[in-house]
Amino acid sequence: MSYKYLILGMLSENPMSGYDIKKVVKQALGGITSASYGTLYPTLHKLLEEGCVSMQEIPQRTRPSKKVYHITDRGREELREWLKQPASTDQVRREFLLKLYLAHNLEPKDVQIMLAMRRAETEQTVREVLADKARQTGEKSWLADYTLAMCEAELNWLTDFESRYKPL
Amino acid sequence: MSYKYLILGMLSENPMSGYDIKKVVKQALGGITSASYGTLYPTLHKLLEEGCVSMQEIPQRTRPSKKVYHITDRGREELREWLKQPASTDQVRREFLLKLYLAHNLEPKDVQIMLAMRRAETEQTVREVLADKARQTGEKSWLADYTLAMCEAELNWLTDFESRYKPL
DNA sequence: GATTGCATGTAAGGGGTTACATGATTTT
DNA sequence: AAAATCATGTAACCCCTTACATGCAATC
Repeated sequence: MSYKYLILGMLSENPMSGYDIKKVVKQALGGITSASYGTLYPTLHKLLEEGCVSMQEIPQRTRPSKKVYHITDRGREELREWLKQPASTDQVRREFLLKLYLAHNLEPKDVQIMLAMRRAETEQTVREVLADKARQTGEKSWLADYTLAMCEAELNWLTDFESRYKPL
Repeated sequence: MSYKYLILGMLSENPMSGYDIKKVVKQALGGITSASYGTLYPTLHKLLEEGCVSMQEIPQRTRPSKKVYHITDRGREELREWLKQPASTDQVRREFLLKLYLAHNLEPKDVQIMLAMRRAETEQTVREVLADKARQTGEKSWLADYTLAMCEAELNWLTDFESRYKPL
């Protein structure tokens, strides 16, 4: 995904510390990506060297200094260039589908369990996303809508699959 | 994804060489996973050590010996145990969604291009999957159906998104 | 004559996570 | 009294891809 641009993207909205970036990413983009400190901090250091961000250290009595990063003109330019490039193809790993593909090694009972669990998980996701959406009151719900569309499509597919599988 | 089980899974259907596994995976599971030689061969060696597979070397005049791997009882047992465990959560990275989220850094024109490209790619996928499905004459089309369901859901979502975006 | 297919493998590197280290403050 | 929040960072590791090395045969 190139975390470089994820970080620049976050900083294009607001100056933030590494700690902040993680929170914001989780809250706003939790469904599509994540950012761990092990990647975040080293990448910020690299961006500083490259001149894509500037840093302002704010001392605090009780805690480590807060380092607030600002995107620079250079960083904005690089971000824009990247955004214009065609997006790389989706990388999707659904272990569930692999297991279903190999289901002939299991007893029918276990396959039923697998399908039921998948359904329950997907329904759970729908509930969570709906709750999130309600909390955000309107604006920028398109990401939530995307997830919901995928979940609904999968639930329909599951129904279809089950009706074909049961008779076997 | 743990390639160990992908390989065991493939061998649970037929004895195969590493070379064969790659082909079969690409053909049957191309949409959900892949297997590169750099992972395949070392993993096969490890599985052999662990006693999960056995190997039969078949000399050939013109080429390197073909090494045909068979799954053992031990391997079958481990595969079954793994299959019974709950599938790990989907890992999905859609760079497209991240770029769309950061689209406020682009001119509207470039956003339109992004959306149009995504639509074209998704439609292309639909065409390819339909062609594949036609070739396979019936059986085991559920995986293709899954992909198609996701693509259709996305195309609908795209239409929705575009109609909301255009007025802005 | 160049590309594709068959068939094995290794080495280097990329990209990331997890767990750890530190430590006060606020909430439960 | 325990856990979560704030806040930085490093080190070890995992998993995987890419590119390379080898080399003949068949196809275009």
